[in-house]
Amino acid sequence: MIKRAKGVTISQVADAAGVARSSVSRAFTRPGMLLPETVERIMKAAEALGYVPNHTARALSTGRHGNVGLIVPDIANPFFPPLIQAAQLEADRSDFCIFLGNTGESPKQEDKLVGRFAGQVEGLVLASSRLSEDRIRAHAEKLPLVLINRDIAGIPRVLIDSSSGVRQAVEHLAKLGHRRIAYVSGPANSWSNKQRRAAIRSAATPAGIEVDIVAAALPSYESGRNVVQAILSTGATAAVAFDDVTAQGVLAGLSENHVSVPADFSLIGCDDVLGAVTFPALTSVSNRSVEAGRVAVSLLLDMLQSHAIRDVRCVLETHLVLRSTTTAVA
Amino acid sequence: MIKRAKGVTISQVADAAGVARSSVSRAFTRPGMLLPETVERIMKAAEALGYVPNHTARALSTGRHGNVGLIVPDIANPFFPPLIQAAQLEADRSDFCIFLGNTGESPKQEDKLVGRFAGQVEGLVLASSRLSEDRIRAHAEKLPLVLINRDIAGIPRVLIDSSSGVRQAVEHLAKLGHRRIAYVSGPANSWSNKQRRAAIRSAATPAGIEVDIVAAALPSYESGRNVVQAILSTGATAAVAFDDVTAQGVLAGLSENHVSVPADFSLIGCDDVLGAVTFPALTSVSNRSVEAGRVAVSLLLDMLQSHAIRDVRCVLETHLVLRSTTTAVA
DNA sequence: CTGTTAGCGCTTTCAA
DNA sequence: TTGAAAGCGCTAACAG
Repeated sequence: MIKRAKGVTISQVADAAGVARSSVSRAFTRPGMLLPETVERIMKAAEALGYVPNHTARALSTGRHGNVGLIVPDIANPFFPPLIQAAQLEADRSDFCIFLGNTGESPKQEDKLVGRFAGQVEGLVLASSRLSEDRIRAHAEKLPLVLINRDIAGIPRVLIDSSSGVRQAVEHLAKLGHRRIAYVSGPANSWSNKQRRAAIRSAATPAGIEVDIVAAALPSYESGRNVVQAILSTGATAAVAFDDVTAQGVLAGLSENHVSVPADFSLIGCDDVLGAVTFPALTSVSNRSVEAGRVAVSLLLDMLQSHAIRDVRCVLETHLVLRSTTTAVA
Repeated sequence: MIKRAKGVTISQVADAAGVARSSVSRAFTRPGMLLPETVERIMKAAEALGYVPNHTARALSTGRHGNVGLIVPDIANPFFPPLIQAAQLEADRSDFCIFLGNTGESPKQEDKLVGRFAGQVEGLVLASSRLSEDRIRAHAEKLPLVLINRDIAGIPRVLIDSSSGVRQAVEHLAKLGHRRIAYVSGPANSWSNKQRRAAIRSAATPAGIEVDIVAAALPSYESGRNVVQAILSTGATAAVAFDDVTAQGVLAGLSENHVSVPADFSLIGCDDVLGAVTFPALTSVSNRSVEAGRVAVSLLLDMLQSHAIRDVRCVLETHLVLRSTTTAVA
């Protein structure tokens, strides 16, 4: 059993300094309003007592609690940690704290989290939301919202435009002589997935390439490994995967099937989160998740400050990063 | 510009339902105290008005805000996401929210975060804290604290005991005929690092193995890659790395130096976070981070509930996971 | 079982 | 420049 000091309140400081409670409050929020010597006396007393302003009380009184929420589908997916980190850094710069939520790719859980967070945060960043547009709109009416990788008009959003990179990927494969490729798709509700699939299709036609869509339900290593048979049965000589993690699974599955990469099969990932750590090193579409996290939070804080909501649509371009998993067809 | 609904308060619901404010409060917190029909009437009114209890006001009044903090050194290190996820899941079960903090391996930042969180959370989990024992003790006086991978008497802690696994690793290498091995160490303030280093040393002597310590400042891919020269210059034929990420860097560095694994050199990681995704698949010491996260939060919630602090020391055992990066010396 | 009445700790008019 | 006083929205005795 341990005793824990009950918080020192503003009144105790006021008494100790021989001033009114309001003056103590002012000393901490708008010292300019007080005589420097008064401020100093108050601060001295506060210091001596170990006074720390009570965040909750302040929040109740002002309606501002200096927290923003960040909700992601899967922390364990290497796409998100850098984004989270950047978001946190940006929040920190304005003395905001971040509430992190993980939905496990479940829209239901996401809805629940948004509800749980609302009321404790001033605003929310939804990264790669799997919610329906309706739900997102509904939430946006209740509190300031910024979206990452979700394109909904009227709601501020930052989009990592993988089309540019994906297009380069397809052209690269075309140049290498591939004529039939597979796209290993991601989550159905993922905006990025739709975008990538569309980009592949639109780039493939002029390049004279056939595209087969192979569905991997979740963006995961296992998912990727499980669809290798399906990929091979399409007769494709190359594949682009929804993301690097899926691609890594595909890589493993191919190896298990004695298909060697890139000699027998070319593979390209997306998001470039694995760097050169796979073997062979994975060719991938670059990623801007750090900027995305930073910009999203910064946008959100702007909204909070200006009390207005502009229709921002911030697009971040990408490109193909060549490594060792692609080669010309035999 | 968008108008956002100002919150409906308990008073409005009370008026609408023709009861006192306290009854509304009771309907939400202890419905059992009220007549079922009263509760129903209140709920109906609340529903109609779209009433949602104000978390902040409740927190101010009760002193409990249903949040716990979790601070980790580096979200991007694959050791932590599963831990975070598990912690969040466990918190969720008791309707608690998690504040996540990332310190970037900096004690200073960690101290700052603890301060920022205190006052908004009821308790804190410090995972792999890089703080000095003094600082940790100081914080523990101010609010309920649970430690992960930090062994400080009197503060509840859950420890992943890698000694067992590391010992197996050394014995495994001994059996393969290795006589001189290197330990690629981790962060200086890391309890796990000290534990692993000690376990290696104590297991090596009876096995007739010499150990050289090679310091990698940070647990990262880059760090690992950078110390390969140092490792090779010790004349070791095998190495155990502080963690898998570091090991992966070492693997890359070895390959760049044309040292092939396991033919020319054997390598073992720790934490088993990379699964079989490296090439060759990394032999590693198993990891219990999911349990650690779950147990830590559960311990913390217990403390909050019982208002007492028992001297818990929960130890999770580990073992060696054999894959493909070790073999007998030539 | 339900209403009345104080607060929780801080901010913020309004006066002085 | 400072103090007094009225809340912010909710909970928790204490009566009845």
